[in-house]
Parts: sequence; C-alpha cells; structure tokens
Amino acid sequence: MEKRPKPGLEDIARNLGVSKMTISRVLRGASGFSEATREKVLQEVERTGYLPNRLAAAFGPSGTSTLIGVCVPRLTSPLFGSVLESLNLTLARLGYQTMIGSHNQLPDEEEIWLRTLASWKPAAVMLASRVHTKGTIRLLRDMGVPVAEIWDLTTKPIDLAIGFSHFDDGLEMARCMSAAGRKKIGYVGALGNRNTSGHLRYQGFLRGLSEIGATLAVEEILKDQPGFYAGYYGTETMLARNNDLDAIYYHDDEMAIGGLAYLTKNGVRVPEDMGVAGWGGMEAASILPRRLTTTAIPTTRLGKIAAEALVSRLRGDPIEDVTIIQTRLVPGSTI
Amino acid sequence: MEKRPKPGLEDIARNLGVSKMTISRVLRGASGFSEATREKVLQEVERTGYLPNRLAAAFGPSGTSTLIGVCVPRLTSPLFGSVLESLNLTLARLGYQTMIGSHNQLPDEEEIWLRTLASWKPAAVMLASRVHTKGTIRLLRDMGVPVAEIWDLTTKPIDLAIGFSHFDDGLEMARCMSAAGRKKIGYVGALGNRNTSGHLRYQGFLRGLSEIGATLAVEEILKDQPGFYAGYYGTETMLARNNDLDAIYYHDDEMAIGGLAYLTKNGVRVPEDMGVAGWGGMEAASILPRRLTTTAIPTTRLGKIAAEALVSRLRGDPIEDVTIIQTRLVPGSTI
DNA sequence: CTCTTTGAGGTTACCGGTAACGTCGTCATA
DNA sequence: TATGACGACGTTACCGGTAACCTCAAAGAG
Repeated sequence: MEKRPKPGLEDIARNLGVSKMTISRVLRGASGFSEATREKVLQEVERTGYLPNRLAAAFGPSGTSTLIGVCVPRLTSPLFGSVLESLNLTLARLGYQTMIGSHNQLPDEEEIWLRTLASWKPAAVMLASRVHTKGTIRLLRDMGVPVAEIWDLTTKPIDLAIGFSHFDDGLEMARCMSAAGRKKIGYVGALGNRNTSGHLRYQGFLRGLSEIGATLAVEEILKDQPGFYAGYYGTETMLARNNDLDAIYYHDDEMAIGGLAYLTKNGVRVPEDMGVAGWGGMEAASILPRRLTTTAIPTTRLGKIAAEALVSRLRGDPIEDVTIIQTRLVPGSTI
Repeated sequence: MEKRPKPGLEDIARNLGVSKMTISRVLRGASGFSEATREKVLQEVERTGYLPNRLAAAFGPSGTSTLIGVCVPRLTSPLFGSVLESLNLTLARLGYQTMIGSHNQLPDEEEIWLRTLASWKPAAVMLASRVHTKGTIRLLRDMGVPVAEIWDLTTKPIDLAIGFSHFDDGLEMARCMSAAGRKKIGYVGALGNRNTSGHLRYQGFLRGLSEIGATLAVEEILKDQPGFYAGYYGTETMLARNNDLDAIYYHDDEMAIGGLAYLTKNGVRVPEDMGVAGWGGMEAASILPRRLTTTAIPTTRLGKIAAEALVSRLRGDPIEDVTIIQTRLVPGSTI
C-alpha cells in the first residue's frame, strides 16, 4: 500500500515495465513507440492520475518550456483584459501557459518585469508597448526567444508584430468628421505616463485634417491618466478657451463619455451643436442616449491571432512577421 | 575569452574561489557567511549581471517556489484588474511572481486552470470564486500549499480568506434606500454563468428590505452577462411589467448606468421620479449628470492585503485566517 | 589546558523531466 | 547469406539551484 501522493514518469514506467523515456515520448507525441505501447501508457496515465511537472520539463533542455510572458500597459482596461483572456484561452489550448505583467506605460517597469520573467526561462515573450528601453532590447536578445509585439504596428518589429495602426484609426476618424461637415474641431487627450498609443491616434487625426486642408482648432492634452474624469474636465477646460467648436475627438471612449456628460449637463446638444467621437468601441458607447461614434477593436480576435502566430513561430512553422488586425469605425450618431 | 551568455551560481563561485552554495546563501539571505564574503559576492553578482534561475530553484526542494497562482472570474473587469495589478505589485516586491487565469464564473474552468497550475508546483494559490468543484478541493489538498480566497467572505474559508460581504453590501443599500423614503423598489440583475457574488448582494438586499417590513416590488434577473446593455434592457423589461416603482437596485454600476441611460431616454427623472443605485464604485459613476449611489470597493487595498496575508502564511508568520476589507456606501445623488 | 560550541564554509545528492546516443531485433534487398 | 536501414525502445548525463550533512578552525567555558 505505497502511497505516493504524486506519481511521476518513473512510477508509471515501473508499473508498466518500460523506461520513463518511453512514457515521456508517448505523452509528448514524439516518435519512437508502438501503438500497443501508447495504449498501455495512456491507460496507466489515466489510472494513476499522473500530473506532468512542467517545471521539470522547462528546467531541462532549452526549448522545452511552455511558459509565455505577456506584458500589457494595464490590467484595468477591458480592452487589454479581453486580449488577455483570449490569449490565455488560445495558448492554453495549444499547450502553453502565460505569466502576465503590466508596465503602466513606463518602459522601465517593462524592463523590470522582463528581467523577472527571464529568470523563469519562458519559451516566448509578448509585449504590448510602443517603446522599449535599451535594456529591454538587450535582454530580449540575450534570452533568444521569439518576441511578439501586439497592439501597435507602427514601431518596426523586433520579431513578430500583430496589431493595427493607431495612426490610421485617427486618420480615418478625421476623414469621417470632415465628411460629416465638421469644421472646427478640438481634441481632448491625456498623456498618462506618455508613450500611449493614443498619441499616435492624435497624430493620425492631425494628418487626416491636414489632408483635407483643415486644421485643429484647439487641443487639450491633460497630464493625468485618461478616464471619465479626464474627459469631463478636459472638455470643460478646452471649451473655456474656445467655445466655437463643432466637434471634439477624444483620446478614447471613456474620455468621450466623460465629455458627453459635461456637454449634456451644460445643455450642449450632441450631435446638433457638437459632434463627439471616441476610440475603443467600449460597450457603454452603444447604450448612450445617442450611440457614440468610435472605433471598435476586435480584441478577442487579436488575442487569438497573436497567440497562434507566436506558437507557429515557436514550432518553426512559416509565418508572416507582421499581421494586421482590421479595426472598424462605428459611425454611431454623435457626429 | 570565454563567452558564457548566462552566468550561473557556478560561474560566480569559480570567479571568487568559493563554492556555489555560499553564493546561494548570500543571495537568499540565509545564514552561514561573513560580511566580507557577502560584499565580495554581491559585487561579483553585480559585475557579471547574474540572473537567478527561478525555474531551477522552484524545481529543487519543495517550498522554494516563488510562483503564486491567481484565478479570477474575468480579466475584463476593471475591479478585478485593479486587484490583480495590486497583487502583482505587492507580490513582486515580496519576491513572488504570479500566474493568472480566469474562470468566467464556471467552477469547472477553475478546476481545469488549477490542474494546469499544479503542474507548475506553485508556492500558493489565490482564488476569487464562491463555488469550487470537488475536484478543485481535492487538488488543493493534494498540492498542500496555502490557499487564499479573496473577494467574498461568505463561504467558509479553505485556508485564508480576504474580502468583504456582498450580502452586507446589499443589506446596507436596502437600508439606505428605505431611509431615503423609497417604498416600491425593483431589482435588476443578471445571472451570467451563475455563482456570481451579485446574487449574494441581492439576497442581502432582500433581507434588508424585510428587516424594515418592506418587500421587493419586482425583480428582473436576466440570464445574460451583466453589463451596460443588460442594465438598459433589463430596466425596459421590468418597467413594462411594473411601472409603479420609485427606486431600482442594480447588480452593479455598469447595469445601473445602462438603466440610467434607459430612464433618461424615456424622460424618467432621477432621483425625483426614480431612485437608482449600483455597486462597484466604478469611475464612470461619478461623472454622470448626477453622481450614482453605489458601493465603493477598495480593490488596491484588497490586493495588497491579500498578498501580504498570503506571504505571511508562506513564511509561517502568525496571521488571521479571515481578513475583512471594509467597503463604503457612496451616497451619490441618485437616491 | 582540555572540551564544547559556534561561525563559516565545502560536499553530496537530488528534484523530474528530456536530448543524445546506444542497443537490439526485424525485414527488405543485393 | 551478408548487409544495412529502420523501428522501438533503454541508458546516461544533464539542466541550476537547494537541503542536509560534513569539516575545520577559532572562541569561550570549565
């Protein structure tokens, strides 16, 4: 009545009278065993309730880890949350596990996170950020594992990139506003800790305006974190400086909704007196009194495709270095 | 010119002419070395840019892992996102890393996640869920590591519990509504995948009403996932059945905001014609035309305290099994 | 002055998988 | 019949730390 709480490969091998290498081969789906052996092994594995030890596997020869590090700006954003859920799900199905961190738009924090991650010898790394420190780049090189940059496509990829162009999103929204006859347009943004993709959208927006010979009437870029509050007060401040606008483009939907709250409170009619547009396609945008004009991001698809691309690279399958995910301008009725 | 890309304990030991065990002792802050040796080791570690191999450490003798598994219902919720960020930060400072998963309120998914986690031999597990499968309980026992249940206190803890009582939150809101003179109260909720803490708040709310001799006029519990949409349509459906209400309690702030959107659109004045209350203290609640009455959750504090409690248990320090985190009813102006 | 304690280290074995390589029998082919 | 290729395993070494145990000198106790 030997009670081994955790049977290992060795135990199964002994029960079956074979070597543990054979068990390992069967379980990994490698070659070098007969069908009869496979059956026996799988039965015994089932019977004993064997739990593989990923730690030992990852610790052994390099290239056998199934750990993937993922770092995003924030965990409090439903957008990134959705990407992460999708990543977790897809990677789990492909036999990989994730270690998740956040860097709050600070490249230094990303490097610190990466350093810790590196000590776990992951099989690959996934980053959602536009700017990396020199230390991060060096570390990634030293680690010698595939790297996927997601979310933003504008930087030239270190290895793989899966995402979309924030610049283009901004540009498209500028065209949309112009097409709707908006002339005096303001922008309300927030810097947070810099390096945000939102700033790229702003650049694209400016380009879009200049393309059609228009210019931005006024901008209000807060130093705070973006959010409902920031949208509310940013709008207030901007209109105090220039109340001759007919549309406002916001850093994102949360800020747009905050702005809408301010406008509504002050009797400014949307879209009659003022057009409003956000970015992100958050659910709340569609239950407002008027559906918000915004850009929807297919976060679930992005996560799935990024996961599959990274695993393809890990397996050595041929794969494009850059994958573009289409975003979609949702017209709404606030422009 | 030997180029070892990754110096190990061995390399540092050789450079210094000591054994790698001494290096290990110094780095772990164990005892058994002189101050002079410590200095030398730390300098050499700095000079070589040594990166510890957590994998090897965790793989070795049990009890040396610094990996902590965390499973929450969703990653798309800012509430849980905030808890996770706080956990990550606090645990990182204490020398631990997290492996994060989500179960979408499905106990079976939690068990599947835990099984995968177990194969990484974590030092501890943190769960945010009210219901666990028998398999989960058995697995936790077999793993023999500390377990912290966070978010909800109502179930009797497996090991540690850090959270608050959803029941009490609901109860308090009932009292608040009664005190404000509300008599005909409805409830709009959403089941999602069952097992939600929201249902506990509902139970507490009912209890609160009965305490003062009142009863709920009508309820509308959708089978969908909670969210803005659900709040909007739930309100519509409920009012179609009973439009003689003077207040509505919602599953959470998102649903309350959805409900507010419906009410506003249909000319129902809040709070004059209808009182509204949510739960969660989301930022958006405070920039609405009228500040939403809700219950605020100190998510950052919860994460920090949960992390510290779990690490205390890991270190064998004395620690209370149950830690209550105070939530706070935010009066707002919608009741 | 001897005996014991203590501090500061060194040695060894081991964690549980996996790559690399070796072995042995079988079967097709020259 | 000799040969060689191949399938199906077994053997060995190793990944990089850490606990447990051992050693040895110096300090303190009696």
